[in-house]
Amino acid sequence: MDLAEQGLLLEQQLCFDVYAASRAINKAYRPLLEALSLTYPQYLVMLVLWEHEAQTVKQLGEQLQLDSGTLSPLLKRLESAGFLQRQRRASDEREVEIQLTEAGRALRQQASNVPASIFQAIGLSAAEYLQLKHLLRQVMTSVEANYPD
Amino acid sequence: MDLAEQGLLLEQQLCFDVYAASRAINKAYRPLLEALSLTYPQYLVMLVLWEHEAQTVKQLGEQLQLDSGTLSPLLKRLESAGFLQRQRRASDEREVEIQLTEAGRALRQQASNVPASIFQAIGLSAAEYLQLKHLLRQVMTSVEANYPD
DNA sequence: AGCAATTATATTGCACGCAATATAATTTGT
DNA sequence: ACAAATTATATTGCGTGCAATATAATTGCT
Repeated sequence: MDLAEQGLLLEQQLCFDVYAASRAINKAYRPLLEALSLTYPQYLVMLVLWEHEAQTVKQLGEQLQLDSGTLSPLLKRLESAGFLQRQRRASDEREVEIQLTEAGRALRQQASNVPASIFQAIGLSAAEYLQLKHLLRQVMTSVEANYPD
Repeated sequence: MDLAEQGLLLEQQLCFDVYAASRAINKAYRPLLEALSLTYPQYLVMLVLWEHEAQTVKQLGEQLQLDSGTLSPLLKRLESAGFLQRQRRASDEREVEIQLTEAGRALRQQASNVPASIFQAIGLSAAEYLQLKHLLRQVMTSVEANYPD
């Protein structure tokens, strides 16, 4: 087996591990979030909104690295679930401002135990947790430099 | 802000980073794999098949952690692209054996430069690469222990 | 042998992701 | 002021992922 062929084995490892870990984590969130009637991407949107209530679609997209093709239908689902409202901004009719409803705000309390459950399931020490986070950020920075948006 | 609320900020970090890194890596693969007419999950299937030609759907699913709901349509697409063939096994008609075609085998040469390109884009040293891989495997092991299939 | 589990795959339905396109509002350049 | 470029969002189309269900083949039990 030559070097190129080895690469076709070796490389499967890191990229596949990131891909598989992402799906494994999603699987851990699923039963916890099901109780809140949220999917994981919906939960991420709620996290951002709990932190800072009024956001445009664009601002949400920048923080989550998602475009309107993903966010528009997702936000419509959260709206019809009663967790938020969408309205065009008077100052700039192109922008859509997302506002939490009372039900959306109330959900935050029900979600308060989720982070600890997940941290426990992930089973890393605080140091490993930070190290992993740091390495992943390095990967993202580098990949985005090589393949900009 | 109490502890529970802090969790709703802090936790966004690692899980979101895994999620975002997975999508960033996918974005890096996209232009490289487009030249081979493959998506990233399809490329993963081809990697497994290049390594060991004859596999059942179940065996592929075990290695990639994907079920037939994902694999069946994906394999059909790879078949209609001419890269593999699917046939029921005579010895057990429940099983479907996947066989590479000549075109599927030939694709391996065209893919031989992909791993190096991706490794370069990821921009980690060999040591960091292995460390990240190790941490991700720990996460998967732990998550799967807490949320078994 | 015969019937009840079990197993392997396929199908359906739903929610992402994301490229490509469309549309409407605003900004820019002259 | 006004046409061209830019910006923000929405829509369409396609390929995953995955739960739930269906179907057909095999195995196990008695």
